Amino acid sequence: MSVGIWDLMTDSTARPRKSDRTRAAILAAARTLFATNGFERTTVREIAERAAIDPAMLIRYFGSKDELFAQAAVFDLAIPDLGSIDPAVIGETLVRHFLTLWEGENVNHGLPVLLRSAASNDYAAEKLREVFGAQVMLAIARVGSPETAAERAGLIASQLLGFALTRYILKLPPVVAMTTLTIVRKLGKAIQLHATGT
Amino acid sequence: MSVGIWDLMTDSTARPRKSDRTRAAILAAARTLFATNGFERTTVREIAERAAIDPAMLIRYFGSKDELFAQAAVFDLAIPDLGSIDPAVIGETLVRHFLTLWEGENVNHGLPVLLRSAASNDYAAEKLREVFGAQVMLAIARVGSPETAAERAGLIASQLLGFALTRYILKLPPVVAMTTLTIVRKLGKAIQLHATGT
DNA sequence: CCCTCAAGTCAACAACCGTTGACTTTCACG
DNA sequence: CGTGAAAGTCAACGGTTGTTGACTTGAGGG
Repeated sequence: MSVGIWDLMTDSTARPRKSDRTRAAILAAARTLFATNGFERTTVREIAERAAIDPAMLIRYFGSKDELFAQAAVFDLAIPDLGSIDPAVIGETLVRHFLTLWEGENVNHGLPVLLRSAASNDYAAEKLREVFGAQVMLAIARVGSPETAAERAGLIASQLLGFALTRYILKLPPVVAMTTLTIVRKLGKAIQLHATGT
Repeated sequence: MSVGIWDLMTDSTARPRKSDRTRAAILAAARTLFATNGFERTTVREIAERAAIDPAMLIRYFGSKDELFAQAAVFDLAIPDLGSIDPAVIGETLVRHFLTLWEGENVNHGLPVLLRSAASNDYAAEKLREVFGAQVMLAIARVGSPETAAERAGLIASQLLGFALTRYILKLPPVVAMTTLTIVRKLGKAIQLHATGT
């Protein structure tokens, strides 16, 4: 694969290449399909068809299916600073934040992509481990005893990911039917319990 | 596919066919691999090799990979009757029960098989929906208000499956490190919260 | 003993996978 | 205009998948 002059200019002063639109289309198609069907069931040809390009272009732009997945799965949890809010509303705050992540206008978020494939794709599982191990851990370490932070972060992750699993992937009817208000209240209470410990 | 005379005799009076051992070996190998790698990443040839038989035999015995998966994924949650125990220990009772399901001597349980593939396999997802919709729902309906039973069952499922996801599939370090005693206490409290509602 | 049917073996099929290399088109710039 | 690089097209590759059909082996009952 040859490297052109424009490939080296990634700063904002670079002229927007025409291929950027194609690249973005591929990424959007990949995110949607990966999040819907998972890594193994999604084929390169399927992504290419949805992006209205040739499968060969996809490889040229991203090198391989694995690298495309890696780029489609990058995201930021952007957890709010739990140290600067009322400790009594930590649970509800976290739940509200994750709800906007899953149901906000940015549908093609990397989190659904990762969760859908994490059960059968080692890279996705490790990436999820990184994200939650680092970000949730750090956020939760700012409240309560530091030596129980890891355990509390783990419990919170289990509840948050379990809710996402049952609502967005398994689609358990009673979980799907829950309103935002109910979720914030009920789930918030459980998260609060895990966050404050004992 | 021809159906022999012995295929029609499934009652206990039937003479044990010699093929039963082969059939059991295939099922055991399939359960292990399906639970480890999921449906899509597990190949028929891989299962056959582990069971020390020919791939063609696997098809002859089970018809297809899908039917084999269906038979490898059957199981019973066997949830204890929550109506006949102290309502204050419902959470810990449920957690203890599920822990033995996941970590008991019966490693090749159908539940791990289903959970591993549920994110990318429609059949597995629907089966999990059936099991939890029916069994957890029924068990939880015996305590508290019947009209909130569905929602409470959904919340409990989200926490239990989320814990299984983070401990056995994602292997989040702090969740993996938790001792049985800790799990029963911390997770039990959360389940108890979901079960009793308010 | 021999005959029959189940049990097991082997090679191959057709379809699909990710990926590659050679080719053509497009287009900005001297 | 023409020239060179980027963008896009096309056909095919080697490998793997689930599945099939024809064949051989083995054992039990008449």
